[in-house]
Amino acid sequence: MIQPRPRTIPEATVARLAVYLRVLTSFADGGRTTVSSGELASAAGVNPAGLRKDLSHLGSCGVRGVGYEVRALRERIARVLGAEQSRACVLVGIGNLGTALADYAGFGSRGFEIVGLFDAAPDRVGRRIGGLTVQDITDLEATVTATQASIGVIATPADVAQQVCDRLSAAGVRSILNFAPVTLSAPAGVDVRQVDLSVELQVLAFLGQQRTTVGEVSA
Amino acid sequence: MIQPRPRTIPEATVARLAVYLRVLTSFADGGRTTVSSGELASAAGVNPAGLRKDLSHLGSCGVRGVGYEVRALRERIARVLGAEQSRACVLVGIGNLGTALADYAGFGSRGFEIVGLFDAAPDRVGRRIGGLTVQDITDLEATVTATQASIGVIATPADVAQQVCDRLSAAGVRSILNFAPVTLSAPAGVDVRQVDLSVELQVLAFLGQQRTTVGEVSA
DNA sequence: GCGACTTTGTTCCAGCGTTCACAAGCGGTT
DNA sequence: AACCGCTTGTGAACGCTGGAACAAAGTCGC
Repeated sequence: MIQPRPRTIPEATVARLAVYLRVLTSFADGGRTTVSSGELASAAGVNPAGLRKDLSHLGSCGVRGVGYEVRALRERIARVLGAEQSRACVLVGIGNLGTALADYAGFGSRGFEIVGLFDAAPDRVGRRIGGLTVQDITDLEATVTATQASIGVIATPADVAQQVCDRLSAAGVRSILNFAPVTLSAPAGVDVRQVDLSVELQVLAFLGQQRTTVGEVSA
Repeated sequence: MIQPRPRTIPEATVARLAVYLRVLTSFADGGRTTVSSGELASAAGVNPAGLRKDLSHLGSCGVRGVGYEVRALRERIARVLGAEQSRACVLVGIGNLGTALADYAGFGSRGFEIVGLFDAAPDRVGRRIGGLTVQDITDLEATVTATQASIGVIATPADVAQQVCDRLSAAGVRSILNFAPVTLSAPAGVDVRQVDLSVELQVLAFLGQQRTTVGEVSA
């Protein structure tokens, strides 16, 4: 078996590819048929040379002197990212954040299908959100098994996130996206990705503060 | 004027410092008084040597042979990150995500005070969330000016995010955290930080897919 | 009081990511 | 058909980040 798309793609590149995919979709909707690396880089907020290097990881796709064909490039990125095949996701914790995620239309168009919503609070169970009914957390394992869900999203309070992580891992989920402000530990073979809103805000504030301080010193 | 904490702290270190701050607070609440770099690193999910290097950026604070004093270290990190002084933030777009952010208790304890909630939908204006009343978006500039808000958070739909970004920038906001799935352009002097939920999910899915594929090839 | 152990702080090194700069290639034009 | 301008793709240098090993320093035990 040959391996036409070999080696590994750097993680930083993967993150940018997802951004390019979004921008390309927007260009396609706008009727554009071709786009140059400079335009695309500008729209994505990155360096043109870096963008070309990112795209080089998935083989030559552009035409010299012209640029990239919008639809073809979009499809190729989607294929590499695996966005063409649907992935089953379960979402645990249907508070405000969980509801926002469940309602987020961007998932479906990118190959993610939410197949289960779970919460422990009785008054949330039974609610319908985005076409799905919130189930009790006790049904978690059964649904994961039945749907072969490979991705779990945790949007619970911090104090139960580890417990949910353990149950998802045991049920066969291989990838977990965690929004709770705790560092999770998962068994080997399970990827955990952390998104901490207050960390983002603190980094932003620090950069602003640093800029201000430097400005004062130099003034 | 001397500058006892000179140079610059790498951005990656700043992000981890925010995590350490959270872990230290949790340790302090648990009654711990001292902690070693190994324990702290384990709780934060990082390498012990890296943690020590991070902490070295803010000057010696530990005691050799013993470890770090929890409360003192927490305060020092908080001071470096600027979490001791309160920062005024405005939040635009009070949908599910915006509501989640407004309700998020973690902000207040980290030095962020939300001073304004804004939305364009009439049925959302007037609602009370987390002690604040949602205002009409037309009041944005007046509130930013009156409160000297330096941070803006955008949780609006994608199609109005750039417009909100422009208004925030013009009103004097220096740092913007954007949750809308678009790449914003802001004038020089304004920092924009992007958090894209679907990008995170796509990176996670790709890593899982790559792992699976590699496993199949090697099998 | 002294030695040994523990833990920090620092230095070195390797790998990765990013940027710049240039050769290669394609389309349009004459 | 040949030339020219434009854009891609790639090679190399630079800076940064992450990890490991080592020296300094402080505490505990005797």
